[in-house]
Amino acid sequence: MLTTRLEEIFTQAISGLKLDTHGVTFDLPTDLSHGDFTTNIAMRLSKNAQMNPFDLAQSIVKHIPANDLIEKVEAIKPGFINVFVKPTALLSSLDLQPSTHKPQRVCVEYTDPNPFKEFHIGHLYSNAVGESLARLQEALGHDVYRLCYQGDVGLHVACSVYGMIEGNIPQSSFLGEGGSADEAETEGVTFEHIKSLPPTDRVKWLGKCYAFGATANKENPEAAEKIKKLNAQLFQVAQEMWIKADPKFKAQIDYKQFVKEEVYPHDLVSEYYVTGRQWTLDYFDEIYKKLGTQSKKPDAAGAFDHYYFESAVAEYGYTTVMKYLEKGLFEKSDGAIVSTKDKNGLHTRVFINSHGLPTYEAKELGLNPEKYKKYAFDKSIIITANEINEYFKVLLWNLKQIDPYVGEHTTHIGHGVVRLPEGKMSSRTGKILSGESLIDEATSRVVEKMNLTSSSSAVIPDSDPGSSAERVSGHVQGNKSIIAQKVAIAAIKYSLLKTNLGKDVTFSFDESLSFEGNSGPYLLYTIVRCKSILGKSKVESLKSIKSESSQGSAEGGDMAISPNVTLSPTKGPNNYQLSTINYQLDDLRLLRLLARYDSVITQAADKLAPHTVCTYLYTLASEFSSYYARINILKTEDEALKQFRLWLVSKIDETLTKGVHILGFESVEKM
RNA sequence: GCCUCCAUAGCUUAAAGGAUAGAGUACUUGUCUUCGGAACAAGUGAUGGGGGUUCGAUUCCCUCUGGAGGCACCA
Repeated sequence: MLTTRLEEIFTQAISGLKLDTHGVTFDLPTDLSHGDFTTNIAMRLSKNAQMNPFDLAQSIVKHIPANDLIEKVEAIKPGFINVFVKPTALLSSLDLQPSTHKPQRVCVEYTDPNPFKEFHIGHLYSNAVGESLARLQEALGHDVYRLCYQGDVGLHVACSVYGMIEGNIPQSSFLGEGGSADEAETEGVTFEHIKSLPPTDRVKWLGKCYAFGATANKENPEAAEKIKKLNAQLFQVAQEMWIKADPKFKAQIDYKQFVKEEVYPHDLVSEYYVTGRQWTLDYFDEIYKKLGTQSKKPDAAGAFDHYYFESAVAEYGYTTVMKYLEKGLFEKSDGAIVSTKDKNGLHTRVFINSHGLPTYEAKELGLNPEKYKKYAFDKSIIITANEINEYFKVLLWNLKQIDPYVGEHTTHIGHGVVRLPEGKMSSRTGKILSGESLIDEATSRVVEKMNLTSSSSAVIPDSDPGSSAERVSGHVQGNKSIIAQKVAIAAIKYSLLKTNLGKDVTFSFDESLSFEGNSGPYLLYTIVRCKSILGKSKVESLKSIKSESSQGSAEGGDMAISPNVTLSPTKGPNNYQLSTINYQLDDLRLLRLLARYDSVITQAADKLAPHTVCTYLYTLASEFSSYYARINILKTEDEALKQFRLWLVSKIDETLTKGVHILGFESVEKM
């Protein structure tokens, strides 16, 4: 990478001045007139060197050894050193791999929707963030495992199952006006009837059941008592489910002891639980497909490499807490087992509740060592909403005591909470926006937009008039909706990813589904435009265009950069050398921006900041659009320059496509 | 009451302690519409108040104001 080599050169210069060479770093100036790279090292060293920063910067510049990388170095006002890289070096760097890292095993846990509840935009956010972080790690060459952790036991599930049994939910309340108006209008519907409904509707019904149960739990003490008992029963039911599914599963806890009374018949509870659980899991899979969540591993369990369930990891967490209770890490308090007070000012948290059941905290203590057992990770990243940041501090503190390696190598990232303009979402009150309805709404808006523009342009190829027209247009219609969905996903994901993580997001359709300016569709549009230009220029010969030096380095392992970089050195009649091409500042500007890709990706991955990728891609697309408006590429008269420009277009296309993939969505050919 | 996070243009936001605080949107005005207008160009407009550290502060510290979240048996 360019920065690595620059660091070597500067380290040499600074050690020539007998100064500390630590911490020589380069930034990418926003303004290209400040160079390709800039460093503030002179200002940082000026105090120790007892020199004024500007003088020091000048001395460093004088001591820079001869090299074939740098075109120009400037010491500027307060003490910046700006580096302009030779165009030939920029060109060569485009073909280098971004990774200088040792490959690591990285676990990324994200999305984490709870069975029995709807998949809302908060989950969508977590999914977008997690997927892009996973792909960033993959871009660096790491071995990434996508994990999903789902709460299939606990009070929220008890509320849902209670609602399934007692709710008597009328069909109209969860299908709305769209539902078929049959006899089951106000009566409530039977479980058998629900089974016959499409998956989406079943999940809507489950959502209502949860709301019913949660309300009862809060407002009706009698119901709350029942739900509590049902909860204990459900732990037992879930355990039986695991034993049945996996003969090797070893039960750690005897849940029967907690079941004081079976409020509902065991078989009934079991059927409702197992069926409802599977419904939501199937439903989530459909959404992952739309979102493009997909593991790279051939032996993945599904969209994710592995799905962890609370009902399973609870067992390990429970035994861990019991073990460390004896060692004094936890203490008993009011019948519950808690993390001891006043540890580094952390909150007291309950790990085993007073009924003897493990809470989320204990389950998490089981989960993380399990991840390590399976994946032996170098790094484990967990993505959740930031409302549980405090809780994670307590959890990670305790995890470090119990399993120092796992604790130290686990990072929690809290992203912002997604709010609706009316306030916080709540699945209890039904005031939520489901991920699926958002995708559908976005898709229909894209279709609307496509219909507006397609009349005047060549978006949809003209179909042959005649008898087959209807069938052809039906086919186009099908294509169109696939494209529309891709564009919609791009709009949604980009709007969620383009800002810093951690801030709350107030969700507004109009702003998040914008197709103009700094948006996902703008990037896709730019890619489409590139492809269109390339398509018109007979791109075949371009594919072989490469710089001579990168070929040389691939074959000979020699990193030296030839001053005479050749474009398209071997094939075809086009044999151009960069040094002989009469390129202009506009062209060079694009080349310089393209050369930043590797630095941007590396930084984004290191800082776990996908939004920096958005910023870069938008700048690149925007610069290209501006260039496009100024220069007619295909009408370039100088043939060599024209080929160079087409090569630039293909690189823009390639870079944007790679970048968009890292953000978690796909480019399209036409839109 | 205690703890954590946040405050930048009308709105949404960017900026490892660095250069003239960078964008999008909205508004005003243009370009052009025969390489795809989901475009391009120009203009208006911002660091909540007060202290401090520093050669230099949107960034770090203190304080005030305003907002969000958390403070044990939900996650």
